Amino acid sequence: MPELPEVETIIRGLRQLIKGKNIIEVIIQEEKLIEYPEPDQFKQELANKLIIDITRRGKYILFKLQSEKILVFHLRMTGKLLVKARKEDYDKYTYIIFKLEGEQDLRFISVRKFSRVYLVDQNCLEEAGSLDNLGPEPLAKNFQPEDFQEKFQNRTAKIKSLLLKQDFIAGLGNIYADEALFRAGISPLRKANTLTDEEIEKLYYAIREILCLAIKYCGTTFSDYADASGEAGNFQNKLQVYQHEGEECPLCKSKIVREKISGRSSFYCPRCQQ
DNA sequence: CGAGGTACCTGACAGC
DNA sequence: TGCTGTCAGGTACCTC
Repeated sequence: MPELPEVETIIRGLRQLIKGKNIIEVIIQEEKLIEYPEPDQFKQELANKLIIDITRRGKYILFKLQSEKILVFHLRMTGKLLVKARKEDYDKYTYIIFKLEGEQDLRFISVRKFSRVYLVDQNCLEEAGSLDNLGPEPLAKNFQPEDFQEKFQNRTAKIKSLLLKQDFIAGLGNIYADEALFRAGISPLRKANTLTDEEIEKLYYAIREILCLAIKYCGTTFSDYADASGEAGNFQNKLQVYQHEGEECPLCKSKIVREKISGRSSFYCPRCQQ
């Protein structure tokens, strides 16, 4: 479900709510969500560990602990991390509960059970899915237009498909890839190596702008997404093309088109995006 | 490398 | 009501 702006909103909330707290105990309702290590070891190694800080890399959420280990979450499609009072009832999709010092717990929720959690050594990130294999962080200061331009060499894939590849650029998903391409005026069907340097630079800024704006509005909620306190996002009202099939393009009033590109619904204006 | 398919899961919604 | 099909913010893995 969540892309970079949603994940960023979640970690900001988590930092406010539980940074500096101790994990007392882990209660596992569904072992499937623990990718590494074995559930027993996962539980043992987390008992009595202090949460030093909570950060993000791409769509991964990283808990730095007072130990050599990092607790890593990936929410995939329907995952949530909610901080709730211990006395509040669990919903039926609460699969792992991290009991914290005080009256609150961290709950790992995932309707479709696609979400994953890993407890890995700081120097051994390859145990955490593709975390070790992510492309550049689009909002990083040291990520420059030239770095982006270089990555387009010899890439013949459609630009939309490439933007979704996390080892190409980290953090974009289906919504913000479409919105960034619209802002840049580039068709999602264009082959990457046909973009001019000027177009790539335009796309670079479109990506940074759309992500910053979406973070400012605390992300996009269609149905599931919620931040660490359970609040929905506000960016769904600001989307210009995503989920706007058949509606007027905000720039030229042409009808917005929907088309499958590498298996994902893509929305674009056939007139503004060439 | 790129494209297309399948798989993982569950729920919402449209259409009959 | 209830069945069937399609869709969903993601990613891994497979084959051609």
